[in-house]
Amino acid sequence: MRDRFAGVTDTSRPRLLLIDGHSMAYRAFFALPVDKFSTTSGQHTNAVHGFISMLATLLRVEEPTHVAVAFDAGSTTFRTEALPSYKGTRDATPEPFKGQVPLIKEVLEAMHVRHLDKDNFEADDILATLSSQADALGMEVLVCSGDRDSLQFVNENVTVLYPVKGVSELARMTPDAVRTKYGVEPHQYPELAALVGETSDNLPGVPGVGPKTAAKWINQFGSLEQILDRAGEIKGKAGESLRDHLDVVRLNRQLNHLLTDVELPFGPDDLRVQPWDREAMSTVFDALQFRTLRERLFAMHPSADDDENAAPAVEVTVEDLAPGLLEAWFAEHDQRPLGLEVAGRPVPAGGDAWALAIADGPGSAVALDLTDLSAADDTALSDWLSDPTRAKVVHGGKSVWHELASRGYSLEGVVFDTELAAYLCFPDQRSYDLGDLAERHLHRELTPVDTSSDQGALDLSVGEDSEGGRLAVRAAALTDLAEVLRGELGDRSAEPLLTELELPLSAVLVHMERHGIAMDVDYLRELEQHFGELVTGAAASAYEVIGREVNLGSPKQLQEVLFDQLDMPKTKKIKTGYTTDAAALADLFVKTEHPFLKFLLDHRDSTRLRQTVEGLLKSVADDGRIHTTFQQTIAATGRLSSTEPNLQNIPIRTEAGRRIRRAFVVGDGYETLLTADYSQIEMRIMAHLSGDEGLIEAFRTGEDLHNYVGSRVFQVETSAVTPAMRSKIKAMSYGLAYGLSSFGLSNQLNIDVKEASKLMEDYFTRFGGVRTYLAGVVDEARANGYTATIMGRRRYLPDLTSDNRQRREMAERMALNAPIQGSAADIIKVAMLGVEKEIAVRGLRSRLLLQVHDELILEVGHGELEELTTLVREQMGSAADLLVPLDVSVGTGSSWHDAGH
DNA sequence: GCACAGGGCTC
DNA sequence: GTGAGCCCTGTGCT
Repeated sequence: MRDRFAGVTDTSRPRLLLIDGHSMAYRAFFALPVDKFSTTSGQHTNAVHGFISMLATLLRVEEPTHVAVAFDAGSTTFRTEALPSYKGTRDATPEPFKGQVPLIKEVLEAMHVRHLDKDNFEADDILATLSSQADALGMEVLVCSGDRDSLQFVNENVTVLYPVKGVSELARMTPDAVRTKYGVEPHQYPELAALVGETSDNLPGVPGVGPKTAAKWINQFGSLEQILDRAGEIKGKAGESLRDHLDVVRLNRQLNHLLTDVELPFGPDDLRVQPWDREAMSTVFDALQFRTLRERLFAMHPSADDDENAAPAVEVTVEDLAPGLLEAWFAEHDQRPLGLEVAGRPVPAGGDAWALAIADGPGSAVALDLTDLSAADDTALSDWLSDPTRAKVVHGGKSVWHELASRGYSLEGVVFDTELAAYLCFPDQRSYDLGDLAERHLHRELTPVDTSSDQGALDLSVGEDSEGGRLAVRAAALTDLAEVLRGELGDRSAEPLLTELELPLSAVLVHMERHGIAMDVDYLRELEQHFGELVTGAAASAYEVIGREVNLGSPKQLQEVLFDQLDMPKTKKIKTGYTTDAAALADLFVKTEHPFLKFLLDHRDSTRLRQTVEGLLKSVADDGRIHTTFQQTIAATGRLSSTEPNLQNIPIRTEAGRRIRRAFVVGDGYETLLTADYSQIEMRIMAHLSGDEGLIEAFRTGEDLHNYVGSRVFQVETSAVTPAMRSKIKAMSYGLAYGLSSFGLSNQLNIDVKEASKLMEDYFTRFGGVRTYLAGVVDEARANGYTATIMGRRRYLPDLTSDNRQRREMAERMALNAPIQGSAADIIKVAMLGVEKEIAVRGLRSRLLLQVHDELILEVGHGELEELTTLVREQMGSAADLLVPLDVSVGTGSSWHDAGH
């Protein structure tokens, strides 16, 4: 397949690649499965993916010096004016294809590839014009098009790349290839097509005349004109048919003639291949959720090698320090913040570090092998690291801390964290790799420049593979990157969020991760055994019912059992068939009462619980505790997340699940566990942000929120609010903060849409401020381009103005939710800082262990319970000044389960 | 070995 | 056709 691209290339001549955007995108659309390529928001991307992937291959294999993509402008052209039915069969553009062309254009713009269209003309005319101009300039031209009309301008300088299968396999249509395939010269192709017709353009030809006959006539008579003039000489049925369709042929020929004199804003010279705007590309690819493709493209062009705009190769001077001279180096460079980068394993309470680099910008850097450090240097390093007055810039300070801790170093004086700063500026990214940031914001590659033999400036082999050089280049980028990001933060008024919130919080998180939470391992093993038995039992019963053994964990096999073998009614459709999720199975059970479903659900539950227990057991460290990692830069709303293991999704809803919480226990040397959580913090924020008097009043009365709201909505006494009413109101209240529709509400509550609409209407009648607020949030976000939390944390939502309904509505729901979820995240972060600080001020041993979004879990030192309880209540309760009180409930116990409430 | 889909748990 | 996460298994691909 690659061979098809591997034509002979003349490296001295400029080579222009022209692409018919519409036809290739359309091909791509049909070549790739539409259901396999779409974003989580529902935008289809198969055509975009296929097109860009093809473009990438062409750029790599053909190495054009110039490139452009032409699109059809509108639905009318001079051709449709001449023949309204022209391309008439194409009007039914498939829905999932619509909207993908603008996305392709976005990517092209980011890649600095010119794209053009012109009213009244087709892409082919633009290509023909550019091609003939380029040919005249002596350029070699490659035209990539799925429209056979383009074959007419093939010559020894112009080759058409015609898709034979999908968009990855292209046939190289040289003059010889055209002759072989069609039996006519390239310039005669439109004459042949005029006779044969072109179904894709809805142009009928002469009935009974195919390509073979047409080619025979053209060769016999020399030209179409001659054929038409001498049509009378042609014998047989074909001749007769021709004579009946002379007008058709003339019109076809008129339509399939491509113009070579379209006026265009650019000439071939203006189409030089440009360096990419990697930042913009990343943004678009992030939005399209193209991970692999992005990597593939970026890997293709490891460096911007074009002369202008090229990333300047920054050489980092790595000083070859003799042992014992580190102190002196610090004395010379320690006046400004220094970049610090460490090589190691950033595992909480089990990390490692083997090398490190410190840099005063690119001018001077040192790289140190931590496994082989002189005593003097070790002291100098340790003093510098632990001195809060000596400023450091790091990338992901929490990891650095864990790494350094493994060698007994502490880290103080971090004044800037480039990862946290990038997160605050661009919270929707999934990762903030230092190399990517340097590339985007400094236009700098973080690969060590190999100056090899000459005095080996970078050849400082610390560890294998010149780790020292790599680290030094990264450390050297930190201070420069910090400057750029400081500016970005300033643009967003986000500096205080970094220095007063996230940066100090990262230190708190370090402590929490390092402490971990104690586990009752013996009890966990019992649970594992217990759940294991339940799994086996449920599986055996399920097999017995259906008379065979299947893998109950395989949705595919389950579908066979349910819908083929047992012939149950079909559930909601999913990509791979019909769903077998719990809601659907419960629904099926109501309908069929088939015992298999019961056992299957039991099996699911028990398997899940066993899995959770197994995962926890594997995560227990040598100290008998689990040290999760809190991700501080993942959730776009500002929340934390927890990984390895995730301790923020430990079961609580079912009794069986709650038993797992008993395994989280107070550690030796501590009195008890304490949990403190905000009650209804999101609704309180809703009340605050909306200023709705009714909702504010609800929180001030101290009445149960959902009962109170229910009594207003249903217009009954609070004592008359039934549990059913209360749960409807609860679902509704929380749904509102997520952008819930009446359809969604009806689904959730199993009521019809009409009733759901009525419920929403009644709700808004009583709490009109909420409706006004929610509508205002979206409007404001659309106008500003972002939402903001009470502390000014922004989330940018460009899709609010998208033409695509799915994307736009998704962005609207995000706009509704982000200020609420994000403000709650801000508040608990402030509370964590307050708790940590107050504990330190009072010299308590108690310590924070976990955060679960609106809940803190602490380990209480002996005799500190009372003081700590007060302290935690105070700090959490005063973390924000809202129009409603922040209510905190506290519980204690020797396990997480017992401390819960 | 990897990426994706389906499923399910939390707030 | 309600937001934000993490992680397991099965499956199909390379």
